Amino acid sequence: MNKATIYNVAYAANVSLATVSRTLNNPEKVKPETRERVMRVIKELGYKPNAFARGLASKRSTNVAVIVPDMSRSSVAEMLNGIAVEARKYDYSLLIYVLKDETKDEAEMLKEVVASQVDGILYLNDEINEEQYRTLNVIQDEYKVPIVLANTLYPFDNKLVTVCIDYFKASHDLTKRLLDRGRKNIYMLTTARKYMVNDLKEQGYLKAMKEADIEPNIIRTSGDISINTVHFNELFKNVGMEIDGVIAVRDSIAVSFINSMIDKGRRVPEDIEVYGFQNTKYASLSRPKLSCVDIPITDIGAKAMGFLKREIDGNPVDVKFNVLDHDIVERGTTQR
Amino acid sequence: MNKATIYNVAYAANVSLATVSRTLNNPEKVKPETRERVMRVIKELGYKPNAFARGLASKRSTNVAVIVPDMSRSSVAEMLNGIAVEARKYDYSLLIYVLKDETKDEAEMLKEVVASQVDGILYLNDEINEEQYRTLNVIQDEYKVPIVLANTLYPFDNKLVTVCIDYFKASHDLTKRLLDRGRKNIYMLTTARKYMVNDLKEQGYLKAMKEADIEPNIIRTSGDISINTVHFNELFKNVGMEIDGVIAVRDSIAVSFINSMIDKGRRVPEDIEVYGFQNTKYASLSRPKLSCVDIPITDIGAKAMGFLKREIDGNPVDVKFNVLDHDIVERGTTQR
DNA sequence: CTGTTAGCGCCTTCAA
DNA sequence: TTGAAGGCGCTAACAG
Repeated sequence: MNKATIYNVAYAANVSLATVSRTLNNPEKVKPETRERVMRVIKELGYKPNAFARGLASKRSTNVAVIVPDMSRSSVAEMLNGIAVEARKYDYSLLIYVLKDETKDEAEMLKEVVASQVDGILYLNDEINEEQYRTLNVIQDEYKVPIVLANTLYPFDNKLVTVCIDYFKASHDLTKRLLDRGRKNIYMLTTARKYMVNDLKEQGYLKAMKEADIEPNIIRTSGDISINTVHFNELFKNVGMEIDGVIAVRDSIAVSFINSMIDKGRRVPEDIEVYGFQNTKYASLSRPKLSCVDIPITDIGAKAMGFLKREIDGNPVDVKFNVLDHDIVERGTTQR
Repeated sequence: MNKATIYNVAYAANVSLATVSRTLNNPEKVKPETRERVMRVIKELGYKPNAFARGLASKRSTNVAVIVPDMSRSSVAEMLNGIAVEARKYDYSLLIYVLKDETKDEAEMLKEVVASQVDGILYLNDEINEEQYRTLNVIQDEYKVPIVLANTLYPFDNKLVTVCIDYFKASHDLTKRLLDRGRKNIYMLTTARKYMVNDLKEQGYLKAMKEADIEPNIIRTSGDISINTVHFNELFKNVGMEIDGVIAVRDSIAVSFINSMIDKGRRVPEDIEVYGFQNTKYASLSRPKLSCVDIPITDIGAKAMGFLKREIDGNPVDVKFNVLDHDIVERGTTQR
């Protein structure tokens, strides 16, 4: 049983409970000999401080909340790996909240998160809109709990610490590469729901197309393979012969599109060049292998957690807006 | 600020703090009028009970720990979606512990998990061995915290509630299907590290091969695409012409293998038939589409969480060992 | 049905 | 360097 309390330790070590508490939280304030004796007893009794009591007394939990849109998104999973590794360095635990199918309104949910006494919040939801952003700001100010955005952003303001890449530039660059290789009928495949992050990808695409004075084409579809495959087949039944370049906002959408085209007898990359976004396993497992933007997603997670830790420690990061570098990897779905 | 405490509410509603506590935890014990008045004040003040204080006083946290091997495994992510949905029904929060790259020994880690005052533990680590299983048992008995295994199992004992499918049978069936279609050189591709779950898949395969009196071949490789692709290319440089059937313990390994074979000019499914395990997105996105065992992974997660909740409520499930049904989906990598 | 009163286990001044 | 004592905010008997 974990019945060992601080009193048991104190008694067994022949000190007061205050000394036990100190050896755990402020070891430098305890005489080395006493400290060692206490530590030995702690080991012997297998004593672990009760997190509730500690939290209640100290107002700190060493828990951070991680708010995610959907676990099964590859980007989310990879980010969580990065977050977990970094969190462990600080002995922080992760409390996960999945927004998918969430019914309550988000402000209410965030208040509950705060009531659960987390020291900080990592917000990974890329579907952030203005209202949500404002809510996050209110929560941060009102409850004094730091919030960090990871792989998402609100581009019109920068009060919240943010870690992301330059989605606009990435998309703009991809489009320019296709244009430079003479592609004319370049489509962007994006999600039906408008995300902030995907909006930026759209804008990068639109700008490049405008600069080249070519008519843009944006197709909104589902992230679900069974849905978007049907959609692609239907959409490109007629115009299929014209399309010669594609930028998809997610790897999985790109791969789904490629499969659909190949099934219709089009050649990739000869007839159609395709770029994806993220560099997930889908990109390596597709045939041809997918060319795409390589987003340092694990790093984004780790960095976000690192920043959050600093904010929690009252050691705020100076630059709120942190843009990490990305690469573009050319593989089999594009021509060099 | 979340300065609103139970005292503030009590004062504003002109009742004692006990009544406030009751309207929140045992509403039926409060007169409807009083209850409504208190509830109104709670709303007005935006009062949320402090989780620490509540936990300290009640010994319950409504937190469960979820121990996972690696976030980026598709099965883990999908299971977490199921777990999250179910957990929300009970207003439970999820504390995630990622084992990947974990340095501490697991017993120590589990004790910390328990010290963090979780009400129960969901163990999703399929790499469970006898020692770990014993540790889990000790933890469950010693600290009286229920533990449920999801998509993993320890087949030699059944003291822990377990939710899984019949991996042995699934693998045995796959092998028999290949044998029935006249395949002779059937290989099993499994992970380099021995997992309990994958062991069962191996055994199902071995049994079917033995029944057919054909020499089995087990190849152990990495789950990492960049590693196993090289491995496949090397391995089947010579024997490639003989192999005519494959069962892979994970979809991603199957897809990686298929790509490798196709690159070498072999035809799938004509020359080689391939089965995977899980039915992830990889299976639908590969070309040909992957035939595989369809594991109801989200259900496994939800069911495991449901069972855990029952155990926590002192309403133990009668059958410890719960085997869910699975399907086998035949798609493009096998012949009907 | 409601109020009073002990704690829950720990941290943190304040004294010594 | 150490000990004593007062909470942290809430729940759960026990009275009334």
